[in-house]
Amino acid sequence: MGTTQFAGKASEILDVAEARMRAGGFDAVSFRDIAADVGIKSASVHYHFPQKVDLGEAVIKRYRERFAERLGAPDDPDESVRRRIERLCGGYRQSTVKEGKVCLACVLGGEALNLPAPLSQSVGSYFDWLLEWTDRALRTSATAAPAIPASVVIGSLQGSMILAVATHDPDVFLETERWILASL
Amino acid sequence: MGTTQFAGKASEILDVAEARMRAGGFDAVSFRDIAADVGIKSASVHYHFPQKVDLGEAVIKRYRERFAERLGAPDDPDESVRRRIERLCGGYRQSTVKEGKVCLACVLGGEALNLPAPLSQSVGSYFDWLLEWTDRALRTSATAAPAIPASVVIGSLQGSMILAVATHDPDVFLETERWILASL
DNA sequence: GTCTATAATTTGATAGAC
DNA sequence: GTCTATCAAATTATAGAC
Repeated sequence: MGTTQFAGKASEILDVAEARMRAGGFDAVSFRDIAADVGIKSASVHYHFPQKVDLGEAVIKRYRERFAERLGAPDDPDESVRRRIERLCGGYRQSTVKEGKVCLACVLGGEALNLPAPLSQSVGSYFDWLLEWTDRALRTSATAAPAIPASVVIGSLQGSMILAVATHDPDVFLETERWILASL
Repeated sequence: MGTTQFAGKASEILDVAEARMRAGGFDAVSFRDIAADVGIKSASVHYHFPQKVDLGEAVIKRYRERFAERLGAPDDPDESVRRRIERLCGGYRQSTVKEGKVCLACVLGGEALNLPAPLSQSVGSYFDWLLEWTDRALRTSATAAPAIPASVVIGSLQGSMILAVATHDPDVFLETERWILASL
């Protein structure tokens, strides 16, 4: 099973922190708001995550683990490229269409230059990993070059999420998703 | 010439406000920081832009006007589709490669759900306009369907900017740009 | 237009009781 | 683990002198 590093209240804290971060970025979450959402006091949030950077790192780490679990192996020879990319798109589709929010990496990536150094680095290495996964997922063999570069697949998904959420038009994302799958 | 609504100190204020917003979003700019950059006091910034929302709206409005001026007409029959899209890409390339920052709409779009209502609406209508421009720019005739949807072109450019800045790797953007131009 | 001074609020964070 | 109480700093914003 997935790495369950946090349970109980700590897990609830991460839930509401992630939700607020996805809506407005790192600066948009405050210890008091989180505490109110969870039903405790801000000092109790500090007990679980002493510094705000600790909270941010935990949110990113859990997000990455969950996404990695969802994506699975990028190089199973018994699976089609299409099937892999459908799984990738599915995660973003849920974010955008069902939850009406962009993904975590999207927001944090946009403000990466202004994040505390450890968070900025976590976001960067997450993207490195995601691009690597996608590059492998797009290949039918270890040598064949992908029909579309990984940067275009991930970039268009991320960018379309922003467009869809900001314009309140999920179709902008769905059109991109259809187009990616049709181009494989 | 372009609508020059602000000059002198007001213009300088918009310059530093825009630069800080692009690095960290709307919450990342403070009246004191802006004042320090410009060389005045925070109360003087309030003289030019009474509320922070006023400042935000002015930044977005000027950004949109400048970008519109750069893009020009999307339907000049004497111009090739490629030429138009090269102009579009050029703006983002300068942001990403030369300035090392994502574009303004990119950051504000990501945190749109948490912005003051007028700003959220400005960002949304900017994207509507940009998608419309791109859709027209991609067509050789009024009836012909574009080879790539506008949402994919804008989405992949925006998303690649985030990836490139967050991973400190401009090539991620440049690869997307090359691919877009090759797919026209 | 710019300044000093200051109000009102929010924020991250800590000390110490229970 | 959670609480009360509190602090220091930062933030938006205003009043009024120059």
